[in-house]
Amino acid sequence: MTYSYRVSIKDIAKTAGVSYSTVSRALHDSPLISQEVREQIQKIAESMGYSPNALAQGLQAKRTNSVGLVITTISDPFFADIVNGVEEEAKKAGISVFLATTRNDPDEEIKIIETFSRRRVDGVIVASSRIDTGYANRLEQIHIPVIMVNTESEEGNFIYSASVNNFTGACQGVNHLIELGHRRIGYLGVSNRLVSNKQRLEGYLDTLKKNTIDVDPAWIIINKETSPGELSLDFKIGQELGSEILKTDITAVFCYCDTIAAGVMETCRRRGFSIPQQMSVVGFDDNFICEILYPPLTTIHQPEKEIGQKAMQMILKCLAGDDVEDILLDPHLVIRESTAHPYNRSN
Amino acid sequence: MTYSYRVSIKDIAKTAGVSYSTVSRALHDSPLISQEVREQIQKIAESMGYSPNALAQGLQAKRTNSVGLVITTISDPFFADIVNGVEEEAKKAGISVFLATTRNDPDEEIKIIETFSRRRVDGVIVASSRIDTGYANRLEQIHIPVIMVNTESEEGNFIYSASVNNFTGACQGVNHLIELGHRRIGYLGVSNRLVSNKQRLEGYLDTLKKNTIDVDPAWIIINKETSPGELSLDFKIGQELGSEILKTDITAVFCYCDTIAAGVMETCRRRGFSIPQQMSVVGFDDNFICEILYPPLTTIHQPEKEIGQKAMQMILKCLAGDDVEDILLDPHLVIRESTAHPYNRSN
DNA sequence: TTGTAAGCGTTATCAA
DNA sequence: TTGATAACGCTTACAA
Repeated sequence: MTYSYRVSIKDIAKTAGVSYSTVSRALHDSPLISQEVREQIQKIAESMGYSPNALAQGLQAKRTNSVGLVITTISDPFFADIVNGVEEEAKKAGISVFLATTRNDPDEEIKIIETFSRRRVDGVIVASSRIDTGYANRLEQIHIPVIMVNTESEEGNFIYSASVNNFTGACQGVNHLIELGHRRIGYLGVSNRLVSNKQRLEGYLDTLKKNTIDVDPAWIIINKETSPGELSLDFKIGQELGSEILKTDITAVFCYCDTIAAGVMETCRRRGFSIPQQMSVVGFDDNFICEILYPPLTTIHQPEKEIGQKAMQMILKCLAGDDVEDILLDPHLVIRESTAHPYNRSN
Repeated sequence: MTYSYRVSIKDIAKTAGVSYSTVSRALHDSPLISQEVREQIQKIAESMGYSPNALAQGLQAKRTNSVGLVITTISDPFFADIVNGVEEEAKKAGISVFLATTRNDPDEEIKIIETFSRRRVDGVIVASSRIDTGYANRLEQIHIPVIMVNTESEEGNFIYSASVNNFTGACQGVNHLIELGHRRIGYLGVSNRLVSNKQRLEGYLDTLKKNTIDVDPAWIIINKETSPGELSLDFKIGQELGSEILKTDITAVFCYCDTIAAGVMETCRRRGFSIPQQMSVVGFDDNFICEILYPPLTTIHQPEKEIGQKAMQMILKCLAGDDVEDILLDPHLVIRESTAHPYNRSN
């Protein structure tokens, strides 16, 4: 049968010859209604192609069963995994997710959160947030759970956070290189992920120090600042940093992330440097590209999908009124083939 | 200042000592209101932290300024680019996007679209849809624009479609190999993307035929069927198909997508087959992994982001009441270093 | 220029 | 067991 634009509960009531509160009850399997009438109405609703209006429901229930998810860019596999985890958990709980990207621009981030707020999402998950304390306070006024995943803001106690321990991750990576016998180890970082870069750099420095290795400042190379909102490609950054690092005397390099490492490897190859024989390379993230690269990349595994899931679960808990605690997950080393003893020709 | 849960237009009206329609008008810069009062009210709204309720607005306007985006999985860079394009255009137009993934399961797909329908999204974009005509009719009843991007359903005229020409893409890839001098060329396909795989296979077959090359059935390998909803990793599929193809006498292979190609290359490397010297490899998509691979992958470029943008623009046009036409974009060949003359040792 | 009131589609609280 | 009715927060005729 054909039906008019959008069938409402009133339309059903008219057809069924009952009041619309009766219809509402029937549709909700309310016990205050006769079996017979209920089935009747449900059948009619079905045949009329009724689809409840979630806006109206949300308006009245003050609950939308939706969350907002804010990421920097979808192109980075790192975020893709977070989205995956969030979406999976959301689906289980019958929650829809709004996705928006900031391109690493704090102003964009704020705008997006405002939009989510207007839409009355039940919670917000922000990955790699760069917003400052000033705005954080404003966030708090919204009175919905906000989970910061791997926050990139230096300031403030945020509402809740779920992160990976960047420091220990870097320690593991550098330790691995030291255990292999390397002494001259470089660090390749990025300037536009302030906090995580800093934490990884600290892990690097700390590990070298503990092993009584004096760091040559030339070993540490951070790409130059880009204007806010501009998101240069990590692969390209890696290529550029790679050619810088080849000017030094290092035998191994710890990279901020896998994609940077990929760029470094590409440059090494072009320059005739073989990996791992002449240069050991360690990444961070454990994206799917690690296995595609040649040689497969030794890296620090971040449980990104898990973090996404956990973040979503935290929101659910908040909504249920349960207590939630911040999460700091530990990454772990995954050894592949891009690392070896220094100048080891047998590999 | 602290304020109660959520400030409504009524609260502002009370504070301002006017009726709430006046507030509404002031907030919308209505001309039927005095400059003075307007500024007054806007100031008050601001200070009270007013954030309009998009649910209420949507309910009354019958327009939510939101769209639903359905993809198979976020982990495939192919979809990531589509999401990118959609999101970019949506943002420009002040539209929020709901994202949901199907994991290639048609039942999931239907559920998701039902959910979007309840939320009264203004439009839906579905990538790689597998739903059949039966459901397509139901979709039509919803009376909102639905754009199918690279549909994977064999049946039916859908509402609107935006696709890439898989056939000509494959022709270009295979032609390139033939021009390089290859005669024994393989095809590596997938079973769970029925339509696009079929179209690419047809392009492959057609091109060989036009060049009077008799195809040995052993050259064509499609991975075995997986259960619906199960999404095996293309890289792994590529690795497996790769070892099959090495049993044949081909000198070049055209792969369904870049990730498959990456798997093939990995297998070749393990088996001591050098690329492109002993085996030329062509991919499809032109993901960012093409440049990361060694050697960089020759492939067919799909304008995925553009398709996402176009799909979103089509929805906007529909909503504006303008005519829209289906789109079939042409892919193009991108030559990198994974292809060469057969057994060419000088490269 | 402003206020009143109806309506968007639900759910929930009353009475009946 | 059912039916009015109010309320959710907003926009917009229609009156004043």
